[in-house]
Formats: sequence, structure tokens, C-alpha cells
Amino acid sequence: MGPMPARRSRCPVSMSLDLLGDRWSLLIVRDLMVRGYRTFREFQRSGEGIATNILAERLHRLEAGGIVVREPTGDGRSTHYRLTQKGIALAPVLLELLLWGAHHEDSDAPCAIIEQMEQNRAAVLAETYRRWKDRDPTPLLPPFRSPTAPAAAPAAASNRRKSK
Amino acid sequence: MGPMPARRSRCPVSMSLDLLGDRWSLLIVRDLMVRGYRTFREFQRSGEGIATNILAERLHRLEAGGIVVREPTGDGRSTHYRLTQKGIALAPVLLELLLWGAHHEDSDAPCAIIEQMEQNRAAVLAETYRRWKDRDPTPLLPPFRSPTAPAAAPAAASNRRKSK
DNA sequence: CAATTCACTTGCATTTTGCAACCTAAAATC
DNA sequence: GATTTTAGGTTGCAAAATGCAAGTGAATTG
Repeated sequence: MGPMPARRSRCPVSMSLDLLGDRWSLLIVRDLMVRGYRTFREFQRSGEGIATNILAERLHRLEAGGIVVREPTGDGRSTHYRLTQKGIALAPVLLELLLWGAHHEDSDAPCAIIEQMEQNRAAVLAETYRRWKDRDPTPLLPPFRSPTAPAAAPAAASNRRKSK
Repeated sequence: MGPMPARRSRCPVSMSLDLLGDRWSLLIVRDLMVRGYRTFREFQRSGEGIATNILAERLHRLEAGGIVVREPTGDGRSTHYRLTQKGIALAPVLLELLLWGAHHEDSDAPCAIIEQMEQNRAAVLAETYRRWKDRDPTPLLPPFRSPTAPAAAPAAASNRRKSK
């Protein structure tokens, strides 16, 4: 069932890529981490267009790799996925990947937000980690659509007061 | 010739993964960055066992993506590959991926070195960047073989004096 | 000028991916 | 309480990517 091919080397980067080196795995982790996604459906509708068989297989792989856990909900039909400690520890990797992409590829990310995240790495990571611990599902980042972002003021570190 | 499939979304992480989301690309970038690799042969003998056709195709893709450049050497038969500014800017991504792998996967990396890199991220990155600018090919990291590493004392930030 | 080195290409079998359709079980709705 | 909807997947199949071994052609060494 698992198509994971083979382990080539025991260096850390190589081992990380054995588990995460494909077009989808880190995207799923990011959706769990910074958007509030929990369910199969949400990943599917993520806008990236992952096929359902690949999504199912990746979720199994990430689970087998200790990056996500499956949590049954009270509601009998829906399952929630959640990052483990090992999974949330990928936050710095994803943050750097996001910043690199925003600077060097022509993305839709608003410059102001990127600038702020870059200036406040530690605070962004702390907030990410807090949301994970608190199971706070509000998106840390909006899906980067309109440049005049209407949604909740995101990310930035300095304006932290109690929610609600 | 280029099998690059399709662009799914314009978010920065997704775009980064369109270019780098496979098992080999980031490994090649790492070999250029922290080991002193320059030539096709060196990548081939890297110990990871990449097939030559895949290596050739990935080098073309990375070149097309502006991450590496091909520099002909005086010697007519050998080509050197070198990271561009955009390529060396992946250093933070690779550092975080290395640290994550070292902590969460069971790798061969010596704990002491990992600890030191983690404590001195900025210095490790500065040294990486300096080596790139100076075209200094001495490996920043040894290939992590024996735990009693015999090779040159690597990485650490504090012991920086003029080379030679 | 023969052998070797280097940087690839080519052919071909195997694996992985993408796509659409289908399935099962549990809510919701009527 | 039968039907429809929702959630979370499987299954089948064609297309693409990958791994492997072998081959190519130019430059260089002996």
C-alpha cells in the first residue's frame, strides 16, 4: 500500500526528503499549520487540486511517519487530522520556504505581510506553536487572494492581545 | 524535454514546491552549498545514488529555475555548476530541514554539531554565504560518516579566524 | 593514436501520478 | 423510515516520472 521507495542515505536532509520530498506532503502540513484545515474535504478543496487517492495516500504516509495523527470526532462520520509535535516542528522549514518563495518566485503574497514575517520570525513561530497547542483553528494566514486583504488582520507579532 | 507538470497555485509555498518538491532537487542544492560539489561526477558519486538521467534533468530544471548556473571551466571537458543568489538564498530552508531531520529522524549526524548549528543559526548562514561569495569549496559539513569525525573541524561559529 | 574521463543521452521496464468513477457508512432531510 | 447528502475514502486505467544499464561524443592523458 505504501509506495515509499527506498532510503538512500542517513544524512538528515536526505532522510527528511524521503518523507517530505514530493509536491504534496509539505503543502498538507502547511494547510494543517497555518490555514485551519482539519478534514479530508478541506484539503481536497484547498485549491491546489490534489487527487483524492494521492491525498489519502499522503495522509497515511504522514501518519506512518509520525507527522500527523487521526482523531475521530464525536460526529461519527468526520475524522480530524492534527499535527504531532514532530509535525509542528516543521514550522521553521515552512516559514523559510514561504519567505524564499515570496522573494524569489512571483507569488501572490502581499509584500507587507512577508516583510513583517521576515522581521518577526520568532514571533510568527511562537504564534504558530501557540495555536497548535490551543487547537486554535483560526487561519494564521489567509489564502493570499486579493491584494487588499479583507480578512482578519493576520500574523504580525506586535499586536498580540487576548483574542475576543 | 522538461517534464515539469503544471502550476497549481500562486501561493509562495506551492510555487517553491513546484520547483523543489521532489526527492533530488534540494539534495543537489545542498551538495552545492555545504559540501564542495561542483561537477556532474561529484553529484553522481554523492552516495545518494541519483541516476544520471535524472541528475541531468534536475540540473537543467534548476538552471531554468534560476537556482544554478553552468560555468564552463578552462578545461574544455568539465563544467562547473554554481548556485545563483536565488539558490544560495535557500540556505535557511536547508538549515531548518537539516535541523528538523537531525532531531526527528534517526540520522547519523553527530549531536554536538547539530546542537552548535542550532545555537548559531545566523553564524552558520553567514559562513555559508561567505563561502559562496568567495567561491570557497571547502566543505562546511563533512558527509556525516563516523561519529568520531576525523575531517576538518567544521561549521561552528565562534572559532572564526582568517582562513590560512 | 589508443585509452580514459567527463558529461551527458537513449531505451526500456517499473513506479508513481492524475483523473474519473465508484463505494460504504453515517447524518440530514422529508 | 426511505431518500438524499456528506464524509472519507477505493478502484481502474492511462499518462508521466523514475531507475537502471548501456551507449555517445568530445577533450585529455599516456
